[in-house]
Order: sequence, then C-alpha cells, then structure tokens
Amino acid sequence: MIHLYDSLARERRIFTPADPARVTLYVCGPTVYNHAHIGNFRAAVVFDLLFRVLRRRYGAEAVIYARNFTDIDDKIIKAARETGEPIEAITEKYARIYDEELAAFNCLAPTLKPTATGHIAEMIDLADRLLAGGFAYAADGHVLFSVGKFAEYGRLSGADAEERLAGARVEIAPYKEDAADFVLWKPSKADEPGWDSPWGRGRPGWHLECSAMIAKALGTTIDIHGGGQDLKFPHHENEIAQSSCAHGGAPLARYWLHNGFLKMGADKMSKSLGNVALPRDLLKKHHGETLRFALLSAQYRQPLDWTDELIEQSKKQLDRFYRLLAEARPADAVDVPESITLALEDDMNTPEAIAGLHELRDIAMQMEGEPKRRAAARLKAAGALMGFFASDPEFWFKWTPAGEAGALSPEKVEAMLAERAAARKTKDFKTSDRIRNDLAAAGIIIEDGPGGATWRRA
RNA sequence: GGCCACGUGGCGGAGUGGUGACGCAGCGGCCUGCAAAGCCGUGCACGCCGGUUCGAUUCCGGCCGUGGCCUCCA
Repeated sequence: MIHLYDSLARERRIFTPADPARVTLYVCGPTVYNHAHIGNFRAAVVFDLLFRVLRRRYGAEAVIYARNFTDIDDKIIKAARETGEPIEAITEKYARIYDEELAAFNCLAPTLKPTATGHIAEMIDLADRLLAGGFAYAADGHVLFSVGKFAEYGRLSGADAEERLAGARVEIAPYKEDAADFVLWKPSKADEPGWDSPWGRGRPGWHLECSAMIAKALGTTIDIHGGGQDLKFPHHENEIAQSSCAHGGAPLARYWLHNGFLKMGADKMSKSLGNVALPRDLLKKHHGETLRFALLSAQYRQPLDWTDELIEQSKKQLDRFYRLLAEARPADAVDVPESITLALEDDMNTPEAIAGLHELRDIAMQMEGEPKRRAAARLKAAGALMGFFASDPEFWFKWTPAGEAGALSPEKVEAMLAERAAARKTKDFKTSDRIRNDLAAAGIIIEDGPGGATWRRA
C-alpha cells in the first residue's frame, strides 16, 4: 500500500490510482535557457524515484510519466537576444543537456516529454474555452483568467489572492480587472516570437502550457502532479484554476506532491540569489550516483543542506555497498525485500530505505558462498529500485572524474603495485610503504588481501 | 504584514506516548609487517517554558530561533 503526503489535502493519504492499468504522473520540468542547478535535479530525482516505485507496484507499462520542457518564455527570448542564437538552438541544446545529466544521475527517461511550443493549438483552445465559459476575458491583446470566478482559488497555497497581494508590492498591470488575475495569453511584439490567435499574434503565459500539456498527454484528471514547493503559488494554483474551469469542474490532479528545497548554508539555493551548484560542474568531480544518493539522503519534503560533507558521506556509504557487491558477485535478480518497499511506499522515506540497505549489507557480509551471493542479490535489487548500484563494482572503484586531468592511469597503478609486491616479497617494507604513500598522494588507496593487493580511487 | 514548514547526540538524518534508527566522524579492541577493508564494543540526543498523562523527544498551548512562499524559481 502506497502512502503519499498530499499537499492539497494537507495529509498523508493512501494512494489509489483512478485506473491501475494507467497511472498518470506529471512533473513540471525546466525552462530550457541555461544550465539546471542541483536544486532543480532534486525534483527530477525524487519523482524519478516515485516513478520507479509506481512501476514496481503497477507494472512498468502501466505508469505514464510526463515531464515537460518549457521552451517558450521571456527568459529564453532574452537569452536568444544576448547570445544571438536562434531560440530553437538554445532550447534544444539545454533540453538535451538536461536529459544527459539526469541520465548520469540514473534517472529513467519519462514516458513523455511534451514541449510548450508543441501545444500552442491546445493552449489557444484552452484559453478559448475559458473565455466561452466566462472564466476569462480579453483585454488589450491579452487574455486573462478571472480569479474571482473560481471559488477554490487559493486552496493549495493556503491564502486567498487578495491577502497575498496585500503583502506583496507588485505593480498591477492596467488591463487587469482584478489585481490577482493572471495572463493566459499575451501579445508579442514584432521582434518577439509569436503565434496567430483569435486575439492577435502572441504567445502563451507560463501557467497555461502545463494545463494544456497535461490534458493532451495524460487526460483531464491525472493521478499525481508533482513539483517543487515554490511552484505551489502561483503556478500550480493557476494550473488548477485553468484546468478545473475548462473541464467542467473536474479536478486537475488527485494527489499533489511537493518536494522541499536544497539549501546552501542558511539560504535556499536559487538562480536569483546566485548561490547555485550545477550538475555540470559537480559531475566533473563526482559520480552521478553519488550525487543521487546525496539528494535522497533526506526525505523529499524536508529541506536539505547541500555541502561537500554530504557528498563525501554519500560516496563512503556507496563504497560500502559496492565493496560487498564486488566480493560477492550477486546471484540472479530477486524481489526487493519488504523492508525497502515498505519504507519507499511510506511517502518515499528514503533515509529509512537507506538504513534498510545497510542492514541488508550487514547480513550479506557475514555470509559465505551461495547464501552470500543470494544476500548480495537482495541488496542489489533493493538498491536498483532506488536507482543505485547501476555501475559494475570494478568500474565503480576505478572510476575517474572527468575533471581529474592528472590522474594516474590504471596501467601505471598496476605497475607500481607489481613493484610493491616484489618489495613485500623480500620484506622490504620501506620501499613497499613508500610506494603506498606515493599512490595515496595520487588519490589511490590500496588494500592487501589474500589474493594480492587491490586498489581504488578515494 | 499574511500563509507554510522546521528546530533530534560532533555532523548528516529517520522515528516513536514507556529498551534499538541508520550513516559519517571519534575512541577502545580483533585482524594486518604496518595500513586499508572487515568485525566487535563504545557515546546521560531530542530548542525553551507550561499543560494533559502513571509516563512526553513524541499530544496541546505559549515563547524563542531558523528557513520558505506572497515577483521568475525544483
């Protein structure tokens, strides 16, 4: 039984899909105008985990996971102006990089990756419906949603629009009937990208695209809608209003999930504060799986402080697991132990699941022979459900970060090990220890075992 | 100002009305030529003040502190 914390109901609920043969999940993806930061990746990794948990429960074919690319937006237009590159070149480039980097984090590809520009007709249609239903109005080339027409507006974020606006100092556009109204469609100037519409040449507002893509890709009411906490207001609030009003009051999503933020020290990590760490840079120094482990080390709704120590601790824990997998050569795939599935199905309690992995490792470590191989297989299956242990153990320990230009080659290391073995044979420990120290200085740790010395990178 | 989270041992981080998280680091031991890895052992932890209770870190109230949203943002 899967339990999820539903942000709209504000409580833990048992998850039951409307149709177990077609479970639908939508997550707000990136606006592709520059590199994503590790905070953006937390959402992607968290919902990748949910995708995996749902697939295990309902079958891989039954779960439809859509994550969009916002590929038309004022920030993209600005980036195109600044770099002189065509908009499509920019959005394709950053969408590709985003996918590549997420793959390095062992994220599965979503079932669908809709784009905003691929859904212009649907958005116009949606705006049209809202106008026809009296939920929206056209003014000055714009189409605006009339927040007052939707009684439930504010339920997700916990405050009505008037209250929110009272404390914020926002300039109110003159064409708005009510300060809280938001844009569905806006006019484009001659030098801005635009599409023909009943209201003139223009482009969609940000919120409209998600509503249109969800309806097209997944259906009127989906099972789960996910995203970062900061998207609750206004983005998700507006999505709910648009979709619900355009679809005769049908709810947009049956469960709403929001992940917590990454912090850099005391502050939230964000582009506007400039305190961001980019996967692009992190991947030059750390394995993607290590970074994934770090992101999952706290429960997804909790804030998580992103530090070097966190990454180091994550690496050390993964090393412990891989060490066992390296020496025990796991047997064939087995079912995931219940200690892990129970933890993950309990609102994705990853810390408890990780504790379960440690327990599985401890058990396997004490065994020998075939029982050990089976115990290792259980650990491997458990980790695989969380997106861990995707590497060959040999490769894991010898993996060299791309950023380490001066790293010793495996051949060189082997040569030094042979030299050391010869010295040890004659009990020349002075030479043997010198070689070990030299290797340690180069980031190579060696271990003497019954079958000779093995090495790994720190 | 309005709304919403959170405050656990040196650090990260679960959880619970009444012994245990788990991990990292530390310390002691076993093993080792010495290490590393592994194993065993080890630490009066639950922001403050009240209340409920036989008993609260866990429930309730207040206070203090930290962070987030209210503007683009995972």
